Amino acid sequence: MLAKIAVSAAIFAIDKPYDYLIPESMRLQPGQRVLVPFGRSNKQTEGIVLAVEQEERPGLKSVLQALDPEPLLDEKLLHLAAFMRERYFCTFYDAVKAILPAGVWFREEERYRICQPNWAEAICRQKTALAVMQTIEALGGEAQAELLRKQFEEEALQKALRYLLKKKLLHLQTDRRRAVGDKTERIALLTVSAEEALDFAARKKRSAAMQSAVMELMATVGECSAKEICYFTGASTATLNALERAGYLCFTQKESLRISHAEPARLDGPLVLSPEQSRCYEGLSQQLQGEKPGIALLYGVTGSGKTSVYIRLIYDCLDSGKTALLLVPEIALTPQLLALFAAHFGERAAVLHSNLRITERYDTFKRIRSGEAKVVLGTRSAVFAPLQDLGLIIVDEEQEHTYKSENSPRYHAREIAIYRGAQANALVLLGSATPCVETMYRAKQGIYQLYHLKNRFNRQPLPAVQIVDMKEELKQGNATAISEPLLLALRENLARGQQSILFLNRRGSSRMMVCVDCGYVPMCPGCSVDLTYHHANGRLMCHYCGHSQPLPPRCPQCGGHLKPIGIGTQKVQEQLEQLLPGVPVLRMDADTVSAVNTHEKLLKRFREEKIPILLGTQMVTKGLNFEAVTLVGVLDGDMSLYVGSYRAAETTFCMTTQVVGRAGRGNLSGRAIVQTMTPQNQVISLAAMQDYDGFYESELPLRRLRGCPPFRDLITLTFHGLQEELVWQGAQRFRAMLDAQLNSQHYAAEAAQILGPAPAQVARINYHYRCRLTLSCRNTRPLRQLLAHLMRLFLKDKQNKHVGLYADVNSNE
DNA sequence: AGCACGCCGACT
DNA sequence: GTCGGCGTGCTC
Repeated sequence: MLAKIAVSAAIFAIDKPYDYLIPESMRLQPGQRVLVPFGRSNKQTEGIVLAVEQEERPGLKSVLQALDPEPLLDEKLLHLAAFMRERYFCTFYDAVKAILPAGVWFREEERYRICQPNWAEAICRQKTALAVMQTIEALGGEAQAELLRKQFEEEALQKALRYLLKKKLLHLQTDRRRAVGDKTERIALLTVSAEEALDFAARKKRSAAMQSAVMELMATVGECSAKEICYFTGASTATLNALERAGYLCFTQKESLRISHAEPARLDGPLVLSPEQSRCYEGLSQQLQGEKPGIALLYGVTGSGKTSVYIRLIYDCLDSGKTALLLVPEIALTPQLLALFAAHFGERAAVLHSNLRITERYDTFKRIRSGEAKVVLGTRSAVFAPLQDLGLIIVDEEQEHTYKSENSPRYHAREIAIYRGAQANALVLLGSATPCVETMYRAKQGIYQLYHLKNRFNRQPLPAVQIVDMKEELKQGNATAISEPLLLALRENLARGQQSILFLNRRGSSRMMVCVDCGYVPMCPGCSVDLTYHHANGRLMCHYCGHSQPLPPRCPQCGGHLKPIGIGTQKVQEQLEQLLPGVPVLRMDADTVSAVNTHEKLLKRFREEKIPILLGTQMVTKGLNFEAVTLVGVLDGDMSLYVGSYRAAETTFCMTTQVVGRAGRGNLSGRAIVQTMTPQNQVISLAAMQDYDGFYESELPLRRLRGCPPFRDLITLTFHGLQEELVWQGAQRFRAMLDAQLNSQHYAAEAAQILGPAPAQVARINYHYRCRLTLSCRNTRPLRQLLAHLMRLFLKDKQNKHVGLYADVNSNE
């Protein structure tokens, strides 16, 4: 018997299934993790069994040990891992790691033991080695590697340890333990009949009151956790042990799961759908019950009540005995959905997102795998939730960029959802007010079923939007971030006692500094980006590599004054105080949102204390449903237009539409004001008019022209390394190889076009130079195979030794 | 000779 | 990535 195994130590260049002999006494199933010897030194390496075959073959190494008592991944998830490997240019194990929660990983614990008593004479001229040995001896001849690491400098320690191991003075032993242990609970079982137990309780009522009470309880429940018995009867563990010894009770261990619960929302009556919602729901429901449910797009303007449709569909799905998965872009932004979810599905629901502690994530994973949880709500990685019998996968706000993973494997949760949907014959429902162009294209092509919600649930018209030209404002002498029309509108809202939201298109509160005298801008020493000033700690920081330095008091070049460029939320707040004295403003950005002052708490304050103005960054754009908000102001509507991605226009359109949609969700109609430096820009005016169709019609031809999705896929190959020269040479060599292949007739169907090499969006990160080849092509299997093949060749070629390479499909950058 | 260091190449 | 093997060249 042999096992095909994906090995964790295998890098991309050598990744493939490796064959190992299964020892006679070992039972292995696909999906189980194992320990195998790998490489010349037979280093113990973790692997996962892909398949087990009857075949006998001599000369194979043997599996050392099974690490899991039963498979962690079923056949479907193993296939998904294979799909990801092929699709996202990663190793099998990278994919497996993405699928499994962090909690299942084993932590290695290295221990060094002195194995020669007269070691002192064997060491010559190695100061560190000597010191290491002395340290270990002082610890009783054995020491954890972690302890040594604290006491010695890493490089010198590694060298000394290598030397000492080679000299056979030290012995290395690696133990593996679960990083997160299973928390088990002692469960008591009655070993006698209930009558006998009651009889015992009656007899001992006087002589052993506690034992009597325990047996009385056990007679009624039969099985109970030790903790609960003690809680209800006041007995101690000693009492229970005595009963065990007497043969009346026995104990087993049972896993207890650690999961924090969301506060369920109060539901006022059954879910009522509008006629339009019902129409969409009926159609989707029918599709859900069908033979091949396929993929659907629920396209509904903001406030049209997509969530109600989701919930009804999930009920349908559960009723037919299947499970459901609902993905959202960001859990912190959807407290209302979370509460609603808990109210509707309670015990059957599980929530999965990256803010959970790993123990919780691991427990939730197990709860889902065991079939206890049948509905899962979560962010990107929840798309891997090990639900059996999937009937429905919903991807809400499917255009959001958070669904795309930024590191290997660089998957898109929407793609994974579609793959899993096809695998399980489940309905995949993409929902959005502003679908991404690819999705809408496929819906219009009839590849996805299109369902349209045209009206807002409350029948309010969409907000009236006014565009304000900030260049004009500046000419008129208004240098603040608040234009005259916006100020007027804010005043009107204040007078009416209604709330307003102001949105600054900026990440966090960070800003760049500039010298007002010479124009010098502090840059990161390791990356080709400007440093941003963080008010919270008064330092200049790089958000690519984490470099941080105190803000110099003067310009290091000319000694002039450093001032912030542009405007941050804090500055806007100051200006608002000047313009509207005494008006409370709630600021929400990276500085004011913290572990204590959570997003949720701030929003609660905004709602309950009726603070007139909420001022914030991107965080304020999503999912909020405030009845009293009737004015939304976008302070810098064009900021996101200037990111160099094929999706820049789409992102700007979606964001603006979303913010504007925050106004007038209740019984009052809303309005919005979008301030921009480029009022003639079509994307902004279309967003202002909430004209998705207009945007789609104008964007599609551009996409066709540029060879972007949906017509072609963009595969970016990023080359990186410390030596700029080598990185560029590598990219050029790769391009030459690729050119040679693509020019052959064989790849005519892919119509591939290569661009570059060009510097990456951020040309240097952490002292590593980065450049890019961009491939506009049809992303077919032969093409992916060609690319993977060339990448392997490239990474094995010693000419490219100091150059790293990875590929990304339709990257956000 | 004894050892460090760098390079090569294989990994079932 | 990681290790052993091997060549080179330095030092005792």
